[in-house]
Amino acid sequence: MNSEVSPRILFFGSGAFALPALERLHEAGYPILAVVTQPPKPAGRGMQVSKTPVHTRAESLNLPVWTPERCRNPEFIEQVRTLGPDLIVLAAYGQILPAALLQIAPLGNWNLHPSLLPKYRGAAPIQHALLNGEVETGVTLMEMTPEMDAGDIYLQVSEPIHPHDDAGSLEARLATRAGELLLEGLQRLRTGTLTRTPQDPSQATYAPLIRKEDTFIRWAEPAERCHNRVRAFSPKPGALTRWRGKLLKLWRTQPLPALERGNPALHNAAPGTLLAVEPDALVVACGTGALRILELQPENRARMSARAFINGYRPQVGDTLEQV
RNA sequence: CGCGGGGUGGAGCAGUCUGGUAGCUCGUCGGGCUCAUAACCCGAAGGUCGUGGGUUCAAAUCCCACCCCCGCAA
Repeated sequence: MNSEVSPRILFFGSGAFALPALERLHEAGYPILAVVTQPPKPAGRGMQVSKTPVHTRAESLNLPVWTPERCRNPEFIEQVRTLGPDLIVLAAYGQILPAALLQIAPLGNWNLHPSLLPKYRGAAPIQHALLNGEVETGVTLMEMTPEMDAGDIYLQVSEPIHPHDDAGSLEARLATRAGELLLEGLQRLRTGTLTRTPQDPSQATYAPLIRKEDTFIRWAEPAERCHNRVRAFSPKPGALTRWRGKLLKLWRTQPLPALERGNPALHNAAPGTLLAVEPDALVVACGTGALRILELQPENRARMSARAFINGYRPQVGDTLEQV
């Protein structure tokens, strides 16, 4: 079997976004020499050591798993060189591959990136696309270069962002698309119909790592923006606000375009003011419009419906939600 | 041994500090009111107060152990 026909692949991935790509590769019978993923680290409550989603899946597929602390470690690079893969495929790995690694595989170094490059280069493209209220995003198959997400594009597929989407639902669809795109790329490689197009650097935008403060709801912003912040950070890590001194995570909301409340005294309420307590929702004033909260989570508590929160915590109209 | 919060009828919570008949909002069931209702009124059912042990005349409440859940932080 010629390596041009069925390239021997070294797969890099850590997050859930990479799972369909790995699975499709495996199903299609491409030889996966090894799976490189972030090492298990003490994490979470009690500092339990936990493996990445890719790590766990790779083991269940009986694939060799490598977990270098740093992929730019010379010993690791030598290990890859000895392995001699034809092609490197990477998705949501979590480390930048150094130039020395990118010189090993003769067929190239592919990256699956969840955006329509050159837009949203960087670590958190899905979150930033949602935060900005985009109605469309996509997945790009591209060649890696030492510069982050700047290499030539092989294939690209767009995916609509629905009004009810959050980061979880959108990532799931994009991950599926990524798996399909990877197989198409490999198919084109085999048939010699894979072409590459340089990115237009002037069109590049960036989606940097999410900082803690990015998750703080700013009530003075328009309702749409507040809503986008909630869905960008759902199902993790959650958009934060504060109520009666305690942190509150908002999980599911709806933007209301205009203040259409029954209580005239509250028409000019300051942003963050609780305008109404409905049977199944809380309505909070934003800079413009209002936000209906449908699902939330008090500090130290499990997430719950607004109805359960209202019954147990007894929020009152006129209460204020403050910025963290 | 990372820090912290919590487990109370079906749901969400109060009560625990200062032991002494188990409470709130909602849901469920029955009845009433109404043209009607997810609204309103009346009534009812439903709880080993996470598990085990200890202290006490008496433990949801104090002490010890264990199980489970959650938040922060990584």
